[in-house]
Amino acid sequence: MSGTISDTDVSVSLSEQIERGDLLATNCPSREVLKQLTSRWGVLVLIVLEKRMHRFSALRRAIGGVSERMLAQTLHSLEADGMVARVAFPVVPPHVEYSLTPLGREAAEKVRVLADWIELSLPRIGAHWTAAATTAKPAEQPAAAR
Amino acid sequence: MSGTISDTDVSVSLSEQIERGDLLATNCPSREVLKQLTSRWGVLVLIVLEKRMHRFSALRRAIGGVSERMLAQTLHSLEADGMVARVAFPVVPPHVEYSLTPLGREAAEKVRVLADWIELSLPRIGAHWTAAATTAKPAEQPAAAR
DNA sequence: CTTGATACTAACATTACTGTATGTACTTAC
DNA sequence: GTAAGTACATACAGTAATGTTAGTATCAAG
Repeated sequence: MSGTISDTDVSVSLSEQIERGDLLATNCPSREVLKQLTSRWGVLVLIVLEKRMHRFSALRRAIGGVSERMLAQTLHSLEADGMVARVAFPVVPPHVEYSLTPLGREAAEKVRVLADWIELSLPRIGAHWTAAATTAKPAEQPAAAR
Repeated sequence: MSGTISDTDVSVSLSEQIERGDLLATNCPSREVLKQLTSRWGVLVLIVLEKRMHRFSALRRAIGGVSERMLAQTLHSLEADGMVARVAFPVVPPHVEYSLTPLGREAAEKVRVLADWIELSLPRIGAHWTAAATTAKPAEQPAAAR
């Protein structure tokens, strides 16, 4: 965990690297953001929420295979990053609505482009698997000839 | 146990979902691809290799914080997916060149757009951290009482 | 009155991921 | 002869991610 950014508010020379956000730098906060946006469920949440607002359970049903815990945790992270807005109505059976913030919508757009490309290119990508593995999981391949 | 594919969408057959690649389906191979492309080091490798071909050590130096093991593993996965091309010269000190395949170049482009956006938007995103939490994560919101 | 739905949280177990250390086989440089 | 560089593989260990189960409170439907 790198919490160096807010500990000392007096940003000095170190912030040069940090301000512009350099993913190639070891301890840049952008790595954290990237990790959350590209996390297993983060991507899917962004994509689903981009279409329209969803309630917790609806979101869970829309995304195949998420556990409640993971969904809640993912939503929390995205909320903390300002990507997701959470609105809870104080009604008797809990009613909470999740939607994207403007920031989140920008992120979702980028993420969806990648996801769309993957879905579209899956046949081409899968062609490489059949050479080595038949199922669905790319396995280790013998090293190239020496 | 939940998460069977059938409760995701009844109007589309299983094979149809898989063929076209449905990320929202639980057991779709596209999930695997997404995981590798958006893995911690996968993203960075794609971005660096998009610029030009790199040798193993050069790649390692370009990406801050990768261990040899992780880099090798990441390259292997990307190679198995047909994103990265590996060319080894049978010379005395090992000489191996890694570059992107056409497929990999397409993927790298999408990934870089996301990465660029993050780097650019980092200040805006970071603003949310300082507001709620001093460290990085906890977003305790007194959402709705009762 | 029991079940199910809602939106979670906490504790615990398990799995996946990532890093460290070490070794290989050979060469160049000191 | 010792050290360093190249491009990895393997074994082991630690950390992080994820899943499972249980539980909260309330109300509607059966």
